[in-house]
Amino acid sequence: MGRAALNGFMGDPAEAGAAIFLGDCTEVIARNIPAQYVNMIVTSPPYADQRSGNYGGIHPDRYVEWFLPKARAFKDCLAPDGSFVLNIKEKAVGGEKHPYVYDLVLALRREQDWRLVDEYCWHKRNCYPGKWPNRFRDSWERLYHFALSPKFKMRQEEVMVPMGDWREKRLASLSDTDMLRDESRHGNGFGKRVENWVGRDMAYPTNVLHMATECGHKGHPAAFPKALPEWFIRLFTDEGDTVLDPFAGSGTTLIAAIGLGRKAIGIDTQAEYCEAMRSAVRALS
Amino acid sequence: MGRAALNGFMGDPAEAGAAIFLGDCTEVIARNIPAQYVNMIVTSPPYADQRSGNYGGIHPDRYVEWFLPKARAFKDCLAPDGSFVLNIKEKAVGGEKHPYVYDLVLALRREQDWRLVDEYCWHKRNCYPGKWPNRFRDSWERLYHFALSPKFKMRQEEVMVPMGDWREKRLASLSDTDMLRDESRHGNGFGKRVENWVGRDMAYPTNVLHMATECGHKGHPAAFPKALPEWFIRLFTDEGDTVLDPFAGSGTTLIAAIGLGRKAIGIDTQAEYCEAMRSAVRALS
DNA sequence: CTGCACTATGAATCGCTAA
DNA sequence: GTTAGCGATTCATAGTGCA
Repeated sequence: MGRAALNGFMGDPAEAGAAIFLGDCTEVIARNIPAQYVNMIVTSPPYADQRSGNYGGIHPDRYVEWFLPKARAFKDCLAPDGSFVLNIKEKAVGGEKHPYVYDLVLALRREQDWRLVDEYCWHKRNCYPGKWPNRFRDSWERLYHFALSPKFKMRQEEVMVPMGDWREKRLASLSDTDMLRDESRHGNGFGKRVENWVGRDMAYPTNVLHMATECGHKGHPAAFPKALPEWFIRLFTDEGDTVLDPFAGSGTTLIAAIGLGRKAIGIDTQAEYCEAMRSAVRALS
Repeated sequence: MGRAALNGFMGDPAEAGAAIFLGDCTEVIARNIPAQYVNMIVTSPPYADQRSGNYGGIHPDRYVEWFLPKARAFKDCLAPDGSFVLNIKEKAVGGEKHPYVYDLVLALRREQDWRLVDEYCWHKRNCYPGKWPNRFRDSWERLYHFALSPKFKMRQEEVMVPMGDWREKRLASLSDTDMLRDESRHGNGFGKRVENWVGRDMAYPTNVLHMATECGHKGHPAAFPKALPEWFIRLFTDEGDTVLDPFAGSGTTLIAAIGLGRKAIGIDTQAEYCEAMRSAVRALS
């Protein structure tokens, strides 16, 4: 392979390009994953004080100190042009949104030099029902895109979306002015040039993602929908690259990665989840 | 009135319940607005380093120190059960999203005891075009809801929306332009007035708002769509209450407030904008 | 008053070049 | 070195005018 091998990778051929480790991700990464081995990290860590039945729950006030050593390990095993996508959302405590997510992001920037490239908004079309006197249902989550350098791998063409219907009417009959670059009232060089869009039916997406949550999950309590890691994996990796989910849970990220022809590494502290992941991955082949 | 009067309020009867002040909001509030006089503050301040042609531009690194004294004044003039809605979004600097918004929110919490109740997501359906190697178009902005106490005024029924499938069916039978005209006549895409939908199934909204920015703005560089302040004014005030916009700009908030039977106070540092607001408010009566 | 065509523009960002 | 200016790139919507 010409580079350091992953300890224990491909231990089970039936696992079709997936390695699954039981344990705390900080230690597993230190022991088993060579430096700069991973092309991308996508994960949805346990949120503060949530899922206490499964993970014991991290108190919001301690979340940052709990997370930082793990992020340090992520940095060690991530390739220089790799990306780290973090799905997280704060919860309400005492009628307020707790600021631990903000504290975490600022700490990652200032203490570990992660570059905060963008904050994607995942709009959950079918969010959890409920009613409270002081707030509405929380219908969106954050997906932070961190990188280690200004130039990271990004394949924008892989996630293009159909253009709006406006173009059909508009481009069917191009007016004279549409054929010219319109520089009017923009000193900044921006001018519409509708002509550019002839023959084009796809547009680049925005940083707002509309996806429904998957209901009826058995086993793991709070997985994101498979389409979510899929989208970022296509955007930030090539085929054959390696994707890591250090809080793999039910294994959604691994399934998505393998389905897209990437290699996958999953880590979880719970033996049941590791077992479930193994079964799910095996079922793919 | 049984409470302190606003200095200079109603100076011009033609202004129909609106007071417009020229100056820095910190000073205007101290001089002209009694303590706890205002029921709600909705505003979209100049973003860091933007609009240098109009407002001089505040450097991102200095934004927090620029904003905090103003927020202190807001606190002084806001009623104990009032709300403060802040529309803001960070910008990209050197390939990263600058963290000044996070710094500001944390400072408001920790230095001034503002309660961060929720962060609404405004999804801008028609965001600015553009293509860059490292990011997609930014299609959402933040709307922070701050309060001074756990029990604030909130009228959730006023912003209920018709439930999905019925609304789509009805609008599908109208032509596209019909629908557009219908929506714009009623001012927003949310709900129009609840009375119009009696007998229909209504649902509470979520904290994600889908609204297009208004095109064809002249004069002021960055007004949010009128439907945005309208929505929050209906949610957090009653008729006859007083709404303050300390960075009033083109006066969108005032127009929205007056149209909903609220009193309005606008402050801006630019004489032109104050004049434009006066004209716009006069045109309402 | 409706339907259709056409126009204008909105809180943008990166990278290069010149000073 | 550092900064300021300008070109290039890009969609979706509201508004206006006209038949």
